Amino acid sequence: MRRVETAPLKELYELLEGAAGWEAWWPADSGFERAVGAILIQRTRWENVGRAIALLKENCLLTPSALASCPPDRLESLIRPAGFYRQKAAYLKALAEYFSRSDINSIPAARLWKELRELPGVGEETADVLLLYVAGRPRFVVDAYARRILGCMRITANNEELQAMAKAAFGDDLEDYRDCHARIVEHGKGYCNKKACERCAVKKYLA
DNA sequence: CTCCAGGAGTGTA
DNA sequence: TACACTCATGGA
Repeated sequence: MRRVETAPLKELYELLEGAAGWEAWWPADSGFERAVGAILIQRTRWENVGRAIALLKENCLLTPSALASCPPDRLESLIRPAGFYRQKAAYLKALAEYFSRSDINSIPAARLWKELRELPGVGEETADVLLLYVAGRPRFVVDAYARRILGCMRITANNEELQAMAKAAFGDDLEDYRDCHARIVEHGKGYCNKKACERCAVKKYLA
């Protein structure tokens, strides 16, 4: 018989026992580099994203202004190893322009999320990631892994409700939010992939 | 050879 | 709301 939970996300977070911590999980030299990574990582392995980012870095393009003024075809060739290079190049241009004209640190979280969502290539998950890892706002990242593991926990909640649950679990502790997402992703890759769910950490939660 | 990775956008029923 | 399809590279 399991006890009544006031903060199930907190319990999940602790069940997932963090390995390295979010900074090792997502190394970067700057916030904008993370923003670029958030776009490039879509449907792509991190190893391939790393090459693209290294090329951008070698060409001094990891600033909003530099990237915004980079010729599209040149940008496409540089990020090619990350796949989907045509659309991602367009996404990065839009992202760079937005970062050039906006001070993301002075925009309220709700409005910032909305503005990011209006950018091409920024869906709900990427908007969550940008808020949490680039703008430094408390935000629970709702990705496919999170949906799956929450489903295993019998938690059905929309994005907005999950934000409230995360607030109850983590308060305003950025590190916890960031680590939590990192843990969910790593756990999802290792155990919650299609047929290996017998080893899922959620079994402990349900027990 | 096949499969798919730290998605998003569009179109269809 | 629920899928199907496309975008594209690279590693297992």
